[in-house]
Amino acid sequence: MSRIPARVPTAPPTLADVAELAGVSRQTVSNAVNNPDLLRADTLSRVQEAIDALGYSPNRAARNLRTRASHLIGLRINPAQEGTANALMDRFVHSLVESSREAGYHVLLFTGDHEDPLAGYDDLLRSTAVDAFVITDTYLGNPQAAWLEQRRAPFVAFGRPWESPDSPHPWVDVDGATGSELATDHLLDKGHQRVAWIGWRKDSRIGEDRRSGWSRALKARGLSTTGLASRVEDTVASGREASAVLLDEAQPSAFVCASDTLAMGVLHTLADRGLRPGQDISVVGFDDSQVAQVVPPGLTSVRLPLEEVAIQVVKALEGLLGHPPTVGPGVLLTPSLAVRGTS
Amino acid sequence: MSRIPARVPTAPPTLADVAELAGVSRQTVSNAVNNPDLLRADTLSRVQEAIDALGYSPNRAARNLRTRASHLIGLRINPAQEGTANALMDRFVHSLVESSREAGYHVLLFTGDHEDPLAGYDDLLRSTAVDAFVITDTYLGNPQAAWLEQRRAPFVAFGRPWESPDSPHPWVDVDGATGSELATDHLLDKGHQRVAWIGWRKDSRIGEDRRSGWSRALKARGLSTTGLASRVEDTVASGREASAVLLDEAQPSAFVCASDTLAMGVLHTLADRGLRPGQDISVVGFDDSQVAQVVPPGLTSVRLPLEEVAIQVVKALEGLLGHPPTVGPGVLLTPSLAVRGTS
DNA sequence: TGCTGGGTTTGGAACGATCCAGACCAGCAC
DNA sequence: GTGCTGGTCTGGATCGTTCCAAACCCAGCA
Repeated sequence: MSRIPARVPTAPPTLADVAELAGVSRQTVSNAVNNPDLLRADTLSRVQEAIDALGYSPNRAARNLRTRASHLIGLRINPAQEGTANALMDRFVHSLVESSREAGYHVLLFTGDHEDPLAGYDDLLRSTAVDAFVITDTYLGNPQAAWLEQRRAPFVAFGRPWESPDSPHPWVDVDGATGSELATDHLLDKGHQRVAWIGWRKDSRIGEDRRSGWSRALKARGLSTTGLASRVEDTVASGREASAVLLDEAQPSAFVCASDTLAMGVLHTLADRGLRPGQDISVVGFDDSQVAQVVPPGLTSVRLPLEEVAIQVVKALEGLLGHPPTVGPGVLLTPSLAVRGTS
Repeated sequence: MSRIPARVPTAPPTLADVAELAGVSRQTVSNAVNNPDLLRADTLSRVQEAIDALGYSPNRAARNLRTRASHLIGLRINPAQEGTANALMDRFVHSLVESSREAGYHVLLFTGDHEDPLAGYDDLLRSTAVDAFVITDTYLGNPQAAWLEQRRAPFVAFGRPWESPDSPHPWVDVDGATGSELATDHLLDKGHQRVAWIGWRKDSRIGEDRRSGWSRALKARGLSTTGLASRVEDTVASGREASAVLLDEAQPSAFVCASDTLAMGVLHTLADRGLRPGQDISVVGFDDSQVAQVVPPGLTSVRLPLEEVAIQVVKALEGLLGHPPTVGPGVLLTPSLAVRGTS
């Protein structure tokens, strides 16, 4: 009995179609695709020809059902924050998709709200829609991490488990302290003596980490940090106000900021006062967002190696989903400094 | 025979588990999930209880296999372009994911390169990994659209089929001409008489569309466009050069640009010459990127209703994937103007 | 009482792949 | 010739769901 061609334009060929054309069993075709070295050379090439002739690709749903895997990785994206410069997800997501593809995975997006960080995860997990998750917003005190760990769901975090350092899950992060140290050293090398810091509120572990690099750099040269630091919300307005206050009270000649958003706030203040960024006052941001790249005269910024982060994340995922699962230690990558006109 | 609890932490419950607990057949549980109105009220509630008790969610792979659908929508993302302000994808992607979820779909990302715009589509289609695509870069002369149409693959385009206006596929787009007309009128209302245009090269249909709004606005007030337009690459450097030339040769008091990237180029020129944006010279961009929102003193920009675009795209998808498939006409949405400091 | 018909419920088959155990078939040693 | 081995290949069972046709149940009516 031959397959009846359906009315649909092209009913995709199945394993059985290929098998019939090549004159072998279904299983042999399956092996040709998944374990080619099990076949005799001539059989393999015959099957390959049939595959090519029919344009066969294994049906994902059937394969997923049988192997109890979806070859999908879930990534929750947050609403784009208006009025900030935090577009680094774009770069990271692209790299993640790219690395995942090379490892045979696709990335599935879902959304969540800040109120219920767990929304979405549960559903995807129970319906076996994804094999694993990549979680990115560990700064929220990552309830997801704890929850996923408890559910024994495989996941990799972009961001250290700040709250529970010996948490067993794999993670990849960028060394923020070294980043701001790079930035501060760069300014000190240029001859600046009074380098101010504008960072996030004290309850942000990432913020405190980045801040520590700034103070480390100053102290290494015997300079004081007193009165030169400000901790605010991550908004342009906050950066603007904080820099205005610092300029009045501490007379810094340069600013290092915990984000490009804050750095843009500084540029606002400079514009308000007719000060020229890079000439009168230097500014360094953090994240190397598109904003940093295009704003006049170019915002010097700490650049995160997001491509490498994605590669390491996928590597950790492969370990996690491998047989047997293996979990390596956390990976800490080093950022670089993109020097532009403001410094 | 009861299911042997596996060693895996939580083998997800199946339809059969629920059926056994509720004392009904598998099919009845299936109906409870998919066609609740077929069941008698008391049966339904009994099944519901069992579902809740076990925390049952239908296995996606099995459902996909049987229904020949994946409930996934493919979206190809391009590498983030460094040095431009084109981050509008962030906003669009988020809205798309959100709208899709409400319609019961998830978004699957894949990458492609500019050389081979079709790479990726074929594979996903043949392996029935996605039900449909959303294509976004119709400005490339959309070979994907033609190819997908020929393969009879369902897809919706964000962007008009410029090259083949009576192409039968559904599309959603934003009226660029109206956008730049809004921008130009805004400047004319402010008293500007010489409003220059910096747009893309003539072979860009989108660029010409946006440009037409500018010239329409000028002509409506009896103003000449001669010598006031420049067409260049979409880079900051090009915008910078073009604005410098225009300032020297045509003495405009305001610029309307086809993108925020170009507008940032204008801001560079103004900074070079010590001119204050918004006071000495006005500038309006296009896309309302994050850059526009945070750059001092705030870049006035044409804002695309991306949330609404996403909603309409998903609506069109639902029609396409419905039984029977229905395809509505193209949808053209109207942008708005986000007024900030530069105008 | 028996038949009809609509509302409910059911069991078997199917979707298309992979797992598993066994069959087949040289080649080789005894 | 028999038995064993290892490399190839095969057929049946299975993953968890939905489709399909048929069975069931009970009220209504002749």
